[in-house]
Amino acid sequence: MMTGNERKVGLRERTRQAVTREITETANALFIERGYESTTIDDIAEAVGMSRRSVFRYFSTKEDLVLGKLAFSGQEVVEQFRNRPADEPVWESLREVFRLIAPAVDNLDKDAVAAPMQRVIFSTPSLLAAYLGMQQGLQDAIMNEIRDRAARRGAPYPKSDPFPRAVAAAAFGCLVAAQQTWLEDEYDETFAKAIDEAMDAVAAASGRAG
Amino acid sequence: MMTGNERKVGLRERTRQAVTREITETANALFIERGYESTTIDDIAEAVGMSRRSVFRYFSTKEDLVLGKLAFSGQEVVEQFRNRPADEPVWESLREVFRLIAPAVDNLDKDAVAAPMQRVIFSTPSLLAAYLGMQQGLQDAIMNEIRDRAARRGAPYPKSDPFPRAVAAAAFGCLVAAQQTWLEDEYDETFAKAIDEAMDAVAAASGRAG
DNA sequence: GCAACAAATGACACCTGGTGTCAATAGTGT
DNA sequence: ACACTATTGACACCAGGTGTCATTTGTTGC
Repeated sequence: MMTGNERKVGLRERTRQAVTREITETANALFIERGYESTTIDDIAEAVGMSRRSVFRYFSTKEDLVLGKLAFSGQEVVEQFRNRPADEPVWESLREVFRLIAPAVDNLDKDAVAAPMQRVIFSTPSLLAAYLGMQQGLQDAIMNEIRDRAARRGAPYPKSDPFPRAVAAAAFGCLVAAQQTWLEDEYDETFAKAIDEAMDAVAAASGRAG
Repeated sequence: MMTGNERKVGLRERTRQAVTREITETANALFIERGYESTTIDDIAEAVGMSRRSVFRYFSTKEDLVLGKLAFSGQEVVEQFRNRPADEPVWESLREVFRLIAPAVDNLDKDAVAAPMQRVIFSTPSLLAAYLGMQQGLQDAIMNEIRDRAARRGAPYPKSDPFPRAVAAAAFGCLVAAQQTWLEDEYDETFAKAIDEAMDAVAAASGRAG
């Protein structure tokens, strides 16, 4: 309420954010220009005019410089999923959640940084691995949500039922596949469309199975 | 034909293989005992009685000590897939291929090393990430096979069609999910069963979608 | 069996990502 | 203005890898 309170965001925090931004921007520019692996932290530190140690104070790992500021956050996805009606089929819930984050991706194709950075990720094995590792963590969170939701409806999955894990894994597989497709030069639809196509593809392909 | 020819596998190669085995065994024992990250290459080198440099001559990265000798090889999976009839639905082909590699996994639960090593992989973030990265490479190979197969049948996918990638991603997602399920203490079915359950789960979940 | 060649090894120096420590400095609340 | 605390640079250190070189040890032709 107190309007005088807003000035509490002191100089300290503001400079911190400013520096954080400057580092990511400088780093991303270098990554795009010379590649991730051939850009050292020293290069970045020098380019931004600070010590190596200080760069590590803002970003605890080199990967964070890339993966820390992705278009959508994991928390967001989990929360959106939790807000879905409990009686909605899981596959549809996931589709809707992915659709909600899609605009964040679509709105960055004009951005000269984010799309190229995605390319950097997918073309750098160690980064791709780290990215997939993150996804796996998210998947796990979603799996737990799927379990919770079923339990809340009074029909919990047995501990040894692979259903929640498998569905989450397949859906996130679609997400990544859609992302890669969307990045191809030939593809000129929206990211949301790519997700739909990917998830429909899986439905169609697995459909004949009993 | 010439029986005298077999001795061509000289001492050199034999010792090389012997040393390779000894290193992996020693390393894996240490990984299982003290964890992957808290075991250094120096520890391994010392335990096996050689220099750090020489360990790196047998395994170019620490990860290779774990991921180099997985139960099934990528090549194998791709070839098995290629041998499937071209008119078989892709999802079924993948299921069959996975079933073929399943026994290799099932036969190792008696092995005191391989199953614990899988646990090490799934509980060490950096290793899991590397593993997923490998999977992604395999997925890409399979995607190409899917494309080839369709092209051979005279109905190639457009370059921008996410179908092959999405289906491959979902199937491998099931594979990993099955693997994780199979590793749980509560699960006491075969790995093949876990794969079936996972793939059926996805079919069921995505079924309602248009 | 011996000389000539190639592979394997250890020792050493070096690069890169990442962490702990410490003294100096600069922002903050009173 | 003053005590308090966060931020910084400098430095030392660890672990994963790589390049190099001299030495040893299998291999091969004679």
